[in-house]
Formats: sequence, C-alpha cells, structure tokens
Amino acid sequence: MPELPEVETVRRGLAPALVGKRIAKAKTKRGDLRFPFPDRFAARLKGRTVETLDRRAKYLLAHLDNGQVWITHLGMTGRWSIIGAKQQPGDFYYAEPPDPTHTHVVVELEDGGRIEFNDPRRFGYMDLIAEAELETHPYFKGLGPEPLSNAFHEGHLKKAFAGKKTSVKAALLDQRVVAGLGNIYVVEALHRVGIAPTKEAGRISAKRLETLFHAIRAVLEEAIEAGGSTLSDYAGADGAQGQMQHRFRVYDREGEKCPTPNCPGTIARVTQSGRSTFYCPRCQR
DNA sequence: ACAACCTCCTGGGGGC
DNA sequence: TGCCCCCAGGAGGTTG
Repeated sequence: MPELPEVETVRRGLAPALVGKRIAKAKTKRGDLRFPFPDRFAARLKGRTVETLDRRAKYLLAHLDNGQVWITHLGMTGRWSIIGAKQQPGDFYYAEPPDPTHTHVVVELEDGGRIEFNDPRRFGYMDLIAEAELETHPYFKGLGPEPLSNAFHEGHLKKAFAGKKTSVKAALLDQRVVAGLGNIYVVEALHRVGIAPTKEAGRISAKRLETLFHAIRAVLEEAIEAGGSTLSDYAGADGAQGQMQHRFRVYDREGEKCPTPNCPGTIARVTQSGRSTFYCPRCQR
C-alpha cells in the first residue's frame, strides 16, 4: 500500500477538491471494508463542510465543521479519485474512474465535484472520530513521530532502538518507532546507508543511526516529489501514477547488480517475518 | 517484550 | 487457454 509518500500524494491531490467544500451526499455501496463503516456513516457526512485535509502516518484526516474527523486508511489497494472531465487548466476533476466493481464509497460535493473510493482488496477502512479523541484513539495512540516533522530528530532512533534485539527492518516497520514507513521505503533507506536489514537494531552505532535518520528523510522526500510509487494499484487522486518505482535501488530488483558505485554485489531477496526484503549482501552490513 | 506466523481480500503473473 | 500456486504497498491478532 500506500506508504507515507503515497498517502501524502493522495492528500495533496484530493485537497483542492475537498477542502472548503460542503458534502451534498455520501453513499456507501456495502456495509464494510476491512471494518464495518461507523453507524450512519453516510448520513453523518451529508451537509458537513471539510475544513482541512491532513495526514498522520498513513491515515488521511478530513476535519469536518462539526468537530468530527473523517478518517481514511488506504490499506493495500485503496484509492481516492476525483471524478470528472478536465475542462480547463486548473480544474481538478480529471481522474478516470477505476473499475467500478470495487468502488465502495461515492461522495458528491455541493459544487458539483465527486470523489470515489475504490479498493479491490478492501484492506482499507474509514471512520468518524471526535477531534478531541484523536490522540487517544487506538488508531493513533502509540504512533511514533512523523518522520518529516521536527519530532523525528537525529537522536530519536538511538533512543527508540536502544536494547532492541529485533532486526532493524522490523524496528523501522513498527509504527510506534516512526510512523508512515512501509516495506518499500524501509528497504530503500537501509540500502542507502549500507545497513543490513537483518542487523540487530540495538547494535547499530549512534553514528550509523544518524545517517539512517537522514536517509529515511531523504527517501521519503524524494518519493513525495515523485508522486509516490506505483506497483500496480496505486494512483494519486488525479489518477496519475507515481514515478518513484523507477528510482528504486533494491526493491523488487532481485538478481540485479547493486547500484552502489564500485560494489560488485547482486541484490538478494530474503523473507523477514513473512515480507520480502531486498538488499545487497555485499555493501549492506 | 518479542519473533514467527496467520488473517482479512482480490487480482496478476509465472509455471506447467 | 486454463488452472494452480505464489505473491503483493498494511497491520492487528494469536502463539509460544
């Protein structure tokens, strides 16, 4: 799924269609995604105005004018699309609708805009939460810092990894350590700094953790700039595919030559807790 | 506390 | 062409 850069790309694409707009009508096409929709979900959206569209970790947060926050998690294959024909430059209604078989939520805005949520695998979910309960809600309680915010800083990983016997890859996938990383960007960040994904988190020097900190920032920023990564399902709210997949150094590149200058290694694939890890055994230690 | 494994679900790709 | 198996960006849950 959508990791942080993909969710951020969706947020940026969706915002012009949604922020400041009043919801004329919302419709769910089934009772559940990963979880059941909250009670009277569609009725509670109707008539509300979206004040801001934020992101926390991999969640989209639409703050409504009644103190409620409309949450979307995209799961593995969730997409928000702004539907309609582009009439003139600056219009933001231009996505081609994805396969309607898996369109589960349709929201019509009072200005005539329409957005659709599509999710073949239905690992995504939505919820409505009171703003005052956001921080204590199970979705958000315990989430680590936003990696692109000041709350994530050079000393953070040292503190978070201290004494951890788990692999550095598992540690970085743990949303309590730092929020928003997923399989792809963890693997990419580790290659950039030459740390083996299997390395015990608590045994990495402070100096190397500093370089890792910078690599995490860099890879996420680059990915956002590239509009995220499209492997199969992911697309921005305007329907555009991401471009970051062309810049992967190791992800899904098993058997290819290691891109590190002068490294004679070959990218390997191993399984760590059921997920694919790609890395260069030669230059990642 | 932690690792390994399983689960939700659908679709695409490779092998035969 | 078809079938079967494996794999996939998340993440919560259960075991041991």
